Amino acid sequence: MRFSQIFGHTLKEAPSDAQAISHQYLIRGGYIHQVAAGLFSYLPLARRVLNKIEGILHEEMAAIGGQEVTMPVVLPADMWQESGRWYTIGSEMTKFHDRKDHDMVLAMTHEEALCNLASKYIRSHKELPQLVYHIQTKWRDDARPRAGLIRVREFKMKDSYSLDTSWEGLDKQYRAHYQSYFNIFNRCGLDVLAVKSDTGMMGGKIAHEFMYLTPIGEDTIIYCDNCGYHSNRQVADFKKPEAVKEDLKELEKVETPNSKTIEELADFLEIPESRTAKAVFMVATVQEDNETEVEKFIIAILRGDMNLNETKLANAVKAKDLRPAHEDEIKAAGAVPGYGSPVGIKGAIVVVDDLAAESTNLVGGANEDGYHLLNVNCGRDFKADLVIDITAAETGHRCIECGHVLEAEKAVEVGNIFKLGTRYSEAMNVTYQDKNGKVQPVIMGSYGIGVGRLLSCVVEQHHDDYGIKWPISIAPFEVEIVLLHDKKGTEAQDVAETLYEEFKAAGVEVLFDDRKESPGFKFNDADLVGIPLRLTVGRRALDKGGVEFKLRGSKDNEIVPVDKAVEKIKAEIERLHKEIRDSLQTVEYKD
RNA sequence: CGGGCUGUGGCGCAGGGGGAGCGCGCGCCGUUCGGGACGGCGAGGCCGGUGGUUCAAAUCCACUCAGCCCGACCA
Repeated sequence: MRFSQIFGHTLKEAPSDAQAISHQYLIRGGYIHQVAAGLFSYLPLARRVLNKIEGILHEEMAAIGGQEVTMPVVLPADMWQESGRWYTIGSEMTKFHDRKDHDMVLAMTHEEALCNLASKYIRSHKELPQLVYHIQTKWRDDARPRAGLIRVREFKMKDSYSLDTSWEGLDKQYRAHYQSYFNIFNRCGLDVLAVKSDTGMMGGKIAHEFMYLTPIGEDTIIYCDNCGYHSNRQVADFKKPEAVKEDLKELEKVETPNSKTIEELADFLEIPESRTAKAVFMVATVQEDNETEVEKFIIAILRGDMNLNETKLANAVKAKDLRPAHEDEIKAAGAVPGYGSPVGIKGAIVVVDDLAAESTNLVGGANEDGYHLLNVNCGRDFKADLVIDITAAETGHRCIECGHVLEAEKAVEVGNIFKLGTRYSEAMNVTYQDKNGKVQPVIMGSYGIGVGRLLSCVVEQHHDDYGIKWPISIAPFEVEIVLLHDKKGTEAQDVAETLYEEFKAAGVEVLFDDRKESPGFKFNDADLVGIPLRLTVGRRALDKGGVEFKLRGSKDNEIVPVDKAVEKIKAEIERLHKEIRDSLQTVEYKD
């Protein structure tokens, strides 16, 4: 490709909208164009990168037995009604009517489509196991697109679906994906971490997320430096401190003016925060059946020095939605904000964290302005509907595995794998006949990778102050020829043209900067666009007997004779590929 | 959906009741040519939109739309 003919051009300055480095470089490099919030056009350069990534996805899927299909982006509503997600997913899902006034859905993901397909074609245990996948557009009307391609509304995703007759079969495919995903990300040059995660809207049993650690991420990983434990904060476990257990003392009301927060209360009473109980008032939306959902008032009780993990609480009460209660709702329940506790409150679901439930003689609210109760004890003074871990793991807590101090770091989720089990197959009748002729639900898994998000994360990981530094595996071109105008004659021009033809003939992906621009301009663009290998053809190098070879990001360069240039570049391409191949490792599966 | 910020040529920005400007980029001509060269000529904007105030609005007011950041949410 001649640089002069590329559709799109580089920019000296990024639009002020672009904050994330990947967003800035992708726009400045002429890779992407923003159409609206969370909607992007991919220009030819980016398209080439996407093609490379998709190529890797195809190879790795094939390696674990995946068969490619394509399912529609527009889906009829009835299959989403069958799965129930029609009713449980909110405005993130776009629904519309076709001309016949049928309810339609823009697919956010394709479990329903796949189940519908599988229910038609899977009949017998002899046809299982299966692994099918596609790379398809998804639409999620996200409330807050951000950071360029990191969080968008329309995006392409590789999603695969495994179909098995046994849990062992599912486990095998799940583990195959676990390894495959490391291969995929590492082949793209991205360092990732697999962490245990919440199953969220997907439902199902076990899930892992593949995380790229970066401060611009919006997930938080809790990890242990000592033993390697890591988990999404949403589901992170930690070793709770020993509960203080004393003989139960008598309940006593004390005046505690201006002590609405745990900190103020602990200060006022001169006790540690760990001797208090924190009441968090929440409202959960719970699905009664497909048609009705009800709001339930929840009082969550934690030890005063701990914070609520809303995901854990939502899962504990099977909430579709969970939000903090409004002040009037708290009052209506008979509690007093700042002085609240479940003591004497009726009609609320009381969820007590195990640590708070075991602790004795805590200080809790009296549900009276300016008063607290000493020696509150779970079970005696209030009844717990549920005792379960609902505390958020935080920096400084102890590792559940080894007791070492936990750390936290931000991350972007670039992939996920879910053991769905029979959650969809039962709802959508994806069944087969087993050896005994008995009808059984298929046991499923689903496995996703956001292609554009992966691309932008690679830019986050591979760049410097001048631009992108593509790994050879996904670079839009392998080598860039930079032609510097030679006023004394046409030799440079001729050499560059010849090399360009030779590279094309040799099957090397070459970008030829043939533009009539000054050297500095071209070098800066080369750095920005980020092609891994660079050949500079100019008077200076020709006088030294060849053309100048340089790796993107390296300061060193060497003169290569013109007739050795193709050979040299091919060797360098192979060397870079080998570097990536050699870095691939078998990873240990962690539950 | 809450809080904050921003909308003026392709990009970056200034101006802030009476002329629509600057830098970069873009077109043509000439010079230049190893890290974003220079001169000359030129194209390009109903100042996000609507309504209002005013003799007069890019500028003041109201409403509205869009984008970005933080939060809620989410792959």
